[in-house]
Amino acid sequence: MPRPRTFSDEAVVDAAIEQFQGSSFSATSTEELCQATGLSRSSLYNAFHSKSQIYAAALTRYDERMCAERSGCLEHTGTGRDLLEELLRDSVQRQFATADRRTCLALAASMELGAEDPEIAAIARHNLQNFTDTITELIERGQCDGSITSELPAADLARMVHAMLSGLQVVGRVADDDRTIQATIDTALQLLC
Amino acid sequence: MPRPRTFSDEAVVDAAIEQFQGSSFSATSTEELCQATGLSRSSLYNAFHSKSQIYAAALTRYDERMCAERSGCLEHTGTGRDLLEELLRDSVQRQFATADRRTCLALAASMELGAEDPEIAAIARHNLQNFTDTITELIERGQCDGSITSELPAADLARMVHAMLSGLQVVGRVADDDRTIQATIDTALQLLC
DNA sequence: CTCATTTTGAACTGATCAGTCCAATATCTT
DNA sequence: AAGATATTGGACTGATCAGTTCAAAATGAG
Repeated sequence: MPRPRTFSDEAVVDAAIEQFQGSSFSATSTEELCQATGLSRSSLYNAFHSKSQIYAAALTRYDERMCAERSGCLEHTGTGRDLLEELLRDSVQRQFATADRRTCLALAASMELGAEDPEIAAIARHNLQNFTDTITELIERGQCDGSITSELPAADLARMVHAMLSGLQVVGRVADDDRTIQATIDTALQLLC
Repeated sequence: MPRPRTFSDEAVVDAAIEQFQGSSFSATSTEELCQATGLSRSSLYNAFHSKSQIYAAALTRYDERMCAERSGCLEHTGTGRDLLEELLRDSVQRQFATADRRTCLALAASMELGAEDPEIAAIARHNLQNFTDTITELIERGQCDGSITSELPAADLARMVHAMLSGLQVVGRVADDDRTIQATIDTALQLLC
């Protein structure tokens, strides 16, 4: 019966993800969120109730999208080692493809809000865990096909690889270029094989 | 001849470091900096000229302090492997000893400001590089005494260890406890030896 | 003691902050 | 066509923001 919305919630949240990947939660003003989403203040506050809830919605949707993308990459064919390498390179290239070296939103959220907002921390934790799980599956595959060492449990190796990749994103924020970062991936793969 | 200052610059910057480790640059107000340092607005702005310069001074001093501390830890006796393990455990324990899981200020600075402030990025980069160099020296020592593999160059291994440790600090922001983080250090050490 | 000099506290600035409010608008149902 | 209902834009709120101003206070040198 009522007047329908002129925007799709998903598109708005996607725009918010973009915005929050470009600048931190506290550095982003609600005015900037209005511009990024194309909504007016009242529409934005009608759909979400606060800046915090917009952020939570953005992080939640980011989590869903990334989890889907990662399970998709498990469908690819190839040795475990090669698929793992592809995953690592993609992560670095994605960061260096942006002019402002944007990182995974879950990483940024963990750093900025993880200590003070349990709800945000839970979503971020879920996303990091999913990333680690995906890496675990790739390493397991590599252990089966012989392309990755079986000397240590796949889950343990995966946690290490995930931590390294997360650290590389932080380093990538201030690195001159991606060469030493790519070299670090080389080193990790050599150790794992 | 003039009225002398009633505060020491070093103590003020140390207080600013504490403050910025507790909350981000953009989430910290100048009022909070006055409270943390015990200075009034005019004294603070007389000594430093802006919030950004206070942050730069804090990060610079943090960098100096950490570099000194790290070169100190090279004086210790023990195998390269054991000293490296001590360095890694100390880093994690330092984070988990704080109620709000504070991280290395250089990591926080890289994440929050690395993309937009070249001066901050340069200091942070210097600090991360110094950390990597320290790890390199420990690994070299381990390669000499046989406690760490010589299959790969020490500098390469060090970059990987440093990235992993940085990633563990991010994960530590949202982790339930430090057990899986300690386990990840175990895994890395097993791979390196 | 007194002058020159700097620090200091407190009040103040205009800008921006997150969030509210409401009348005007637009749509679906009947 | 008409009424019920939700959306929308824009003006508005008080709070807080970073930074300035200035007179009063405090000090060492002469």
